[in-house]
Amino acid sequence: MPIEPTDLFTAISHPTRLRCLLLLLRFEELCVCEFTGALGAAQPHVSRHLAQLRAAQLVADRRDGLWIHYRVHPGLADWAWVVLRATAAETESQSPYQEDAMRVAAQRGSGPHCAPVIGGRLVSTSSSRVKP
Amino acid sequence: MPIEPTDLFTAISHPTRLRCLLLLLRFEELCVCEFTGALGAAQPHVSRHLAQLRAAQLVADRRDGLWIHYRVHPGLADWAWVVLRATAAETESQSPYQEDAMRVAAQRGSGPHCAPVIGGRLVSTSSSRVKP
DNA sequence: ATCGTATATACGATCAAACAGATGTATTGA
DNA sequence: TCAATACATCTGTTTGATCGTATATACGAT
Repeated sequence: MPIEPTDLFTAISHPTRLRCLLLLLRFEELCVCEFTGALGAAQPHVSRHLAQLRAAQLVADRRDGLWIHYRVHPGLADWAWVVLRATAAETESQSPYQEDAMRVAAQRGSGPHCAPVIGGRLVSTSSSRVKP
Repeated sequence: MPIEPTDLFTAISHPTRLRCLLLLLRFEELCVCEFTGALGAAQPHVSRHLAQLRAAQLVADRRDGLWIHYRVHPGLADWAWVVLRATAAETESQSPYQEDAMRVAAQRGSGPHCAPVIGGRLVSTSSSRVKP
């Protein structure tokens, strides 16, 4: 069943949800800790809003070990893509959207974003490699 | 000052406001009585939501005698037009949007939409002409 | 001035969204 | 098994949106 226009607009009418979705347009796939870092928000806050995006079928999630990666739902209707792309183009140089993207890039530049630290040492996993 | 993305999406996340705005994309200009007829809603209900669209700078109004005509705000940002046009294209054959437009067309086809009736007789005004 | 009409707004009640914080669940390495 | 980590969800509370109804305002005709 295709998404209702009012449901899409309700979903992206909240700053947290819009920022998350626009980040996904730029970065393809993100895990929750990257959202929290980029937005500077508490983990339950981000998780709750991601759950709403998931319920609205706007994003899909994939578990990979400890992490859960989110991406734009592959079955998203074309017109919804048009709406999101137009919004992304408008906001890419605006605050806070631009800074959100820069924080994600910065996190990724400095090693594995949210690698688990066990006993004070970084641990390698299937998806998160530690620099030698 | 340009419209904030979340403000646009909040505005069109409500069914009444979205239906009104999509009607304005089709019909250029409409007065309040045409909205109430098309949506089958009470006048204060429509008026309240039109006031919100006005406050968000999404529509502009023009008084003409007893009537107030609404249209899409001429200064609306380009990206917002893209969003609205994509939504209009998606919904033009869907319910209830299609029926809304048909009801407006039907009203217009059958004489002056909301001409004042005084003493049981139609009264002509500057903008509303009575058929001879 | 007064009436009738179109539209706007104020009032009061209700309902849903959002929040912070605490707790629960799944996964992995030891 | 246990401990640590990432994430989800629950709980209680508060805020804000929406509603129906009543009333106010603006305008034109009498």
